[in-house]
Amino acid sequence: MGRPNLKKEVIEEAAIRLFATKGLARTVIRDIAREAGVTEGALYKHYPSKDAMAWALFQREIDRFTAPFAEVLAEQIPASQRLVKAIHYTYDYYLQFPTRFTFILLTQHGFPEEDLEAQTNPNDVIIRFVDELHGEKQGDAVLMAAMVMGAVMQPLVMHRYGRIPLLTEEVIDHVSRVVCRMLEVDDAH
Amino acid sequence: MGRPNLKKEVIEEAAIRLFATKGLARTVIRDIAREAGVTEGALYKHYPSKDAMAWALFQREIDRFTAPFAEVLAEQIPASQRLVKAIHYTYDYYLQFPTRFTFILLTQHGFPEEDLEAQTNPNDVIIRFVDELHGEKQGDAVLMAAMVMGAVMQPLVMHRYGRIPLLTEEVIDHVSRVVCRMLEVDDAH
DNA sequence: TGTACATCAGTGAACGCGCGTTCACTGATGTAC
DNA sequence: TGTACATCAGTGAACGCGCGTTCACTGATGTAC
Repeated sequence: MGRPNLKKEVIEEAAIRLFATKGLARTVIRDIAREAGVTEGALYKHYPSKDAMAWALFQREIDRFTAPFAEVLAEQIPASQRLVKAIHYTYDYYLQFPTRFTFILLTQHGFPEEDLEAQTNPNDVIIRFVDELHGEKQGDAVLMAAMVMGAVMQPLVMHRYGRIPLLTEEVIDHVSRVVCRMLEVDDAH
Repeated sequence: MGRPNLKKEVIEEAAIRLFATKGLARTVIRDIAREAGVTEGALYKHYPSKDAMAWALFQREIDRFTAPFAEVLAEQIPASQRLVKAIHYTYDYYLQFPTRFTFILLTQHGFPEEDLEAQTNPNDVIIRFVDELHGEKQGDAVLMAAMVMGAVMQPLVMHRYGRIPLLTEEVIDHVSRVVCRMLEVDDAH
């Protein structure tokens, strides 16, 4: 083997897959190495430790999701359309990259002390949107943002557990309508 | 020491406190023993393993919360009042037993394979309520229940992270009003 | 009531293995001339 | 272009410690008579 990082991507994908399936704590280096078809030492050519790798991957994956999400919510179209579009984007992302998304969902409470940049934190993106929408005082915007976040994400958690078998277009529209109602926004139908 | 289980409760409280603070995986037996003021062996007089203890405590704590919650949602008063009352009960429970509640919130995704009884699963309780409320077809009830669940719980998660500093009566009323709007129920004001 | 015995919650120390991490090494690729 | 050397991703095996668990024991309490 020479200079090109042939295996880095393979290791990262194996790690994300296992973290999403078994959780961070129950995934061991040996699992990742076996799944990626490398030896355990290979991992340490790219990251100084298991936790550092998990944290780096988490930041990367949450950024990958959040950047386009923030763009949608900043478009020059009516707020109701932005909202519906952002929810569609979220569910489409989940359906297209279920492992990546599940990794984010499962890992988000795994780093007790660390903190994300405000730009890449979907919470803050939603807070800014709600704030612009209602011009409410800060406390209420944070509260509403949390409620919207929960209402949009919880169905995906339930889908992971098999409680919601299908995520059809109809389901996504239903979620969009309910969220519009929460925020007292005329939905775009 | 003789027959009475002098330390069992102390151990359980220490375990819940640590699980709620550091999470299940990052809490080790030695921590629990030190916090409870016993030796490590003492734990195994009451539970066969760490995981068995965590699972038993989780079941007990979720049942303690859910039993009264289910009762409120089954009272012989209008649905809107039941809903508002259940949300108040939830937030009051969190404020009164923050450690127990946080333990439930943090631990709920820690048992990948195991499953709760339907009676003690707050999800199912809410599904039944939504079903009675709208008489919707099953799929929609599960979806709406998930959204309500998320909308109610996420603010508590954000409170834990310090994003929502205060949970005043005003905040709880706000949450109640938004949830009533989600479910298209006239709120009781 | 007092005595002898059984019980068992909790002790204290050890065990062993699963885990994250380390390290001397290899050999394919990139670079200088 | 060919040759000599440097680089460094990946190997393979070992290490050591942190962890969950075990176990012979102690001694306070409960029970039988």
